Amino acid sequence: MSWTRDGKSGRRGYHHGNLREALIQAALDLIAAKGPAGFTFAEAARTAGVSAAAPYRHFRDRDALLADVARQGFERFEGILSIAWNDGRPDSFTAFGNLGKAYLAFARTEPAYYSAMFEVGVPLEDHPELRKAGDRAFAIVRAAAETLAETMPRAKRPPALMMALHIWSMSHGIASLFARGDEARRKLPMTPEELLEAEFLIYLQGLGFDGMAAAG
Amino acid sequence: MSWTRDGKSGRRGYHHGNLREALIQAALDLIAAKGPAGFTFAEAARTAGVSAAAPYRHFRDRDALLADVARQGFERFEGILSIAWNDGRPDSFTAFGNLGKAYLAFARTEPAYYSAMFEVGVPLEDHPELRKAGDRAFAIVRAAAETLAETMPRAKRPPALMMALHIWSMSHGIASLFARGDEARRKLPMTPEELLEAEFLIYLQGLGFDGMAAAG
DNA sequence: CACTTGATGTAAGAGCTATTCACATGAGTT
DNA sequence: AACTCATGTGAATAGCTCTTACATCAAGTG
Repeated sequence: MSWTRDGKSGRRGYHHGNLREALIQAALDLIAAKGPAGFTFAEAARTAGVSAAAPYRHFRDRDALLADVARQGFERFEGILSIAWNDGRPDSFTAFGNLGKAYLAFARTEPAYYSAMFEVGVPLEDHPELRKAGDRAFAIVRAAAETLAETMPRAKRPPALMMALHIWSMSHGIASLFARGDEARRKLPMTPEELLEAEFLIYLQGLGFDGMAAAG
Repeated sequence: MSWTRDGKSGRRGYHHGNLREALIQAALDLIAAKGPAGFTFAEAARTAGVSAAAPYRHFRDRDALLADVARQGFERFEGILSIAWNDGRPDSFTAFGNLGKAYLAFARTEPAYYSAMFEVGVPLEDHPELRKAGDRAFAIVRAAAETLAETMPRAKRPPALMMALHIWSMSHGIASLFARGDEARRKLPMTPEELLEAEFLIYLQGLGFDGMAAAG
């Protein structure tokens, strides 16, 4: 990949050519390497091979770059959640579990995106596209919860929005406490994945789903 | 309150008298007012009325102050969790629910402590007392889970540690997504408290607890 | 082709911050 | 009174964010 330079050595001239993308990539690398707090605008510029002032041609300020990284993260997140849900196949109960696994897998394999999305406190009100991207990702979970809820007889059917919020917060809780990067903040008797799967099963059982029978 | 100065105006002389505590208080105020990223060592010093170099007599660096704030936070947290659990009274099922409410109440009423404890990424390995304080708080939840588990017949009894981890991560998930400070990151059809209580009930039901009958 | 224009880069600087060092102060102890 | 140690000061270094004035280049236009 070469967003920063052409095949040869050095800059392709005075202009970079693809600085915006290069800065986003640099931000991801830096966050991955040194944590969300270790990222600086200046170092991203240095990584991309431009002066410290150049990034301001592409992002209003440091937060705007982070917000864009987070937005991109939510878009990818939406994508992997959507694939995991797979329109409720093979059955909505199983697919629901896959959703949780995908959530955790994302936090684990893309810690830089996950940090930008949930940890770096970018104010949502200042970046409406960010909120929208987050809402679209959540919508996948919500649609899944609706489908699953409809497999229940109407009388016992739980509110789908509530289910979605529960699933999201369970996953987020486990991801942020136990599955950040590669260093476990606390020693566990089981993997975060097993922990989350068990939590899902217990929760769904509490709602009256009994696994195999709920296929649909 | 006057950790910083004596009753009158100005400093009580060349020496501050209680700078360490004043800095911790300043950190809490600043985090509460401007978010965890808005806190600076220099401004804490200014708030306390000393030069920017003075804090280094009490804390190795900026992180050490934050770690101390977080440690104090975990100690208070342990206290309120312990009070909420109240040795399992009036019955372990009810007391367990109170634990969750107390968790959320802490995140809500002490956002500065909560930020320092969970959001500001102070590396745990560099601050063993911090980890210990966190472990002690978690131990309350774990003991509660053990007591509650013992109300079940041995055959159906769930692993208490797993229960404790589930409860902790549920609470943390809801707290960090929906109950930060006074600004809700997402509009909800119910309060975070209600959301968490419902999640607890569903989860415990999934484990086979049926509320009233589980008193003990 | 020469000339303008707009996007994108640079250099320099103001105003922050973290951190360190040599030095000042003063409270408590002999 | 003299000593000493904990605690605070001032000044210096280095790095970061963000702004401003200016430089460069690509693309279009007469």
